[in-house]
Amino acid sequence: MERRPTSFDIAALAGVSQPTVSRALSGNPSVSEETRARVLAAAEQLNYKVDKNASGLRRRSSRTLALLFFEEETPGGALINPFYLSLLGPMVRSCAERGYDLLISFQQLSSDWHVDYEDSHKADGIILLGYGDYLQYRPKLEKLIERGAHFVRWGSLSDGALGATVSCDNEQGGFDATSHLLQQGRRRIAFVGTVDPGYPEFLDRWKGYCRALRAAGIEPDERLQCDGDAAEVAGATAVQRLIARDADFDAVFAASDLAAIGVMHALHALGRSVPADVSIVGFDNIPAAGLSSPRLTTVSQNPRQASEALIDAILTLIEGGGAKNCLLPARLIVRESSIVPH
Amino acid sequence: MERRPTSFDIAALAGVSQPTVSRALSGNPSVSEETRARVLAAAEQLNYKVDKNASGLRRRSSRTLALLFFEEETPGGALINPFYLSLLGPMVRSCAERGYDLLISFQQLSSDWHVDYEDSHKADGIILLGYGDYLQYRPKLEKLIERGAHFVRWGSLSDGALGATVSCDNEQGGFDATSHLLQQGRRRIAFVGTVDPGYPEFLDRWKGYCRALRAAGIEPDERLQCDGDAAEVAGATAVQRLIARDADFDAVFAASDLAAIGVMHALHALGRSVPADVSIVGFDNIPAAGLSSPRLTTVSQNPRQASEALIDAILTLIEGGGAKNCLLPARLIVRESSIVPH
DNA sequence: CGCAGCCATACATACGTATTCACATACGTA
DNA sequence: TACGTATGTGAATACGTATGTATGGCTGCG
Repeated sequence: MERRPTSFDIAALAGVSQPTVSRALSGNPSVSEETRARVLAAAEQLNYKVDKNASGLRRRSSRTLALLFFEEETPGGALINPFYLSLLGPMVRSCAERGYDLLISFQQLSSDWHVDYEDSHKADGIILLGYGDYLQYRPKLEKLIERGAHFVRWGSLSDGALGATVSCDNEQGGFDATSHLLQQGRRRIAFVGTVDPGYPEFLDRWKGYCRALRAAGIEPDERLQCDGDAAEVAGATAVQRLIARDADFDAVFAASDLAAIGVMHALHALGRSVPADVSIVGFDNIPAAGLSSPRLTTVSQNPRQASEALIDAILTLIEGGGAKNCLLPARLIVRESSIVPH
Repeated sequence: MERRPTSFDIAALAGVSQPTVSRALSGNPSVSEETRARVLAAAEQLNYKVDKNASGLRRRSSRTLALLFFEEETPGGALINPFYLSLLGPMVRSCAERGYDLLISFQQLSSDWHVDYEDSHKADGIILLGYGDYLQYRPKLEKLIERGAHFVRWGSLSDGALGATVSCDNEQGGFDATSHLLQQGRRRIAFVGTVDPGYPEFLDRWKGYCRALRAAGIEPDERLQCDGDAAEVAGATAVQRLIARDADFDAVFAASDLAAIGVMHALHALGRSVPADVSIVGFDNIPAAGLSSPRLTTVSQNPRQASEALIDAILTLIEGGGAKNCLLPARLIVRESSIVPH
């Protein structure tokens, strides 16, 4: 039950002063190699670890980043967006490589988090992963900026891009997905996903869809456009609506994998075969996409790349560098659900 | 760019001394209500937030918990176990409710993390979520205990239960899953999953499987037992092996959902129908289980309950209470993959 | 030989809070 | 009036580190 050792204990054991211990451990070049070795040995021997609180207090930084998920009000506590979840692993690793710790937190859109983390020196910067209506949380971003907080967010660049933003090229992804379906000979391609400006990422995917169609000489047909969110039921609803409209579709580009899987289930129940009768492409490459049958063709936002970009951006910001936005490529992953059999 | 306010600034504004500010904000009863109100108003006005570093340094605690995933060595950085991922949301919420922050970290089994978090006062306690061979990380737990670290782990209780352990009743889950298959009239039930003692949770599920069979007067058949890990390919491999052995099975209890989904794919490729020809039950209730077709019957470990139990346990430990183990119930979720059509 | 210049280390201090102790005031009792 | 007690606040200090400044020993050059 003895007290944890401090830098003074190490100093005494190594026969130097406390400041020298601090310098030796932090790699300060003004300490000789021979002394440094002695200090390191002493630290090792006593199981010494720098006290992060004291260190942070002195340096006025915590070498910690806060990862903040925020979401619309939900009663039971909703699931985290699968893409954000896939960001988690790479993010933790990126942080660790750079000597930062990662704090994670959830916030309701309505709550008053603002810059608490930074104000309390609990974190040096914030990474925001928000879902839900962008228009609703936009005011929060404005407040962050006003208070001079260091933050980076994942989101769309085409919505005014408040604060440093890292984004995936959703428009290109939508274009590639649709082009792929066209290459498969499909002509009546439905779009499932909202075009609500509160969800600019979906809107971008839709724009890419339209561009691809027009590039092939096809004018987007309103009857093939089905509003819906990113849930599985949105897919089922969309199929019902398409059938009710007698829309005559031979492919579906769903702006989310969950919706795409919902579409597949609904078509299966109706006895229409995927991909023989209808080709499907999703978006996000969630784990379930690789496990569905048929396996889902989808557009992948590379989680490792995304994590790196977010961490790079926030660290640049913390070090006083300018905030530059970043647009990452989306990649089409062709699996079974879209391939028309000969 | 002005400096952040300190408790001295608040003190000056409220016309009291710094210690009074500290007392007022921490709810110390020795400060009068009238003074407290003045202090709170001043703090509000200046956007004051207690500096966590200074506070932590003084109190020698951080009001932070570390969530530590550790895993076998993998080259690219493997995915996090889906069940652990589902724990994340509820865990963050539980922490927040109790006024704690949550730090997350990954560690390779080989790395030397020990009690770094606690030694450096970065966290007051550690929650360990480990996967991979238990025998490999057991020595790490011993070292933690030896160093007097506060930690709780998720794992099996039937393996010696080193340290405070929260667990799901895997044996009962295996029993329920198998009983359900027996109720469906199945008699030749295969088991997919390892019985390696390094994976005691799988072993427990297998024991439950055996108990259910024997309760129905059936002696477990070795030819129906297929070793394999929790990956999707393990399911495919198992099916191949069963066929090669001519094992004549009409149901599969897979000790993980991923393996169960692998089994379904393999059977589908062989033209055998699920659930008409073969009934399937998985374990874990990962998101993809509810999305497969047919939707997978599985055994669920309640993530919210598990999170609460883990947080309760670690906080009890931190407050000096004794460490008691905790066994949570598993619940069978009946979906489509197991139901024999009439 | 003396002085400028450099290197390695020590001294002193500040970071912002929480807590121990002392103190002043007000009140009730003898 | 004198005294004990309860109550609310202030003064002083410690937590463990990082860093600006000072110091001592050394080399090299005139």
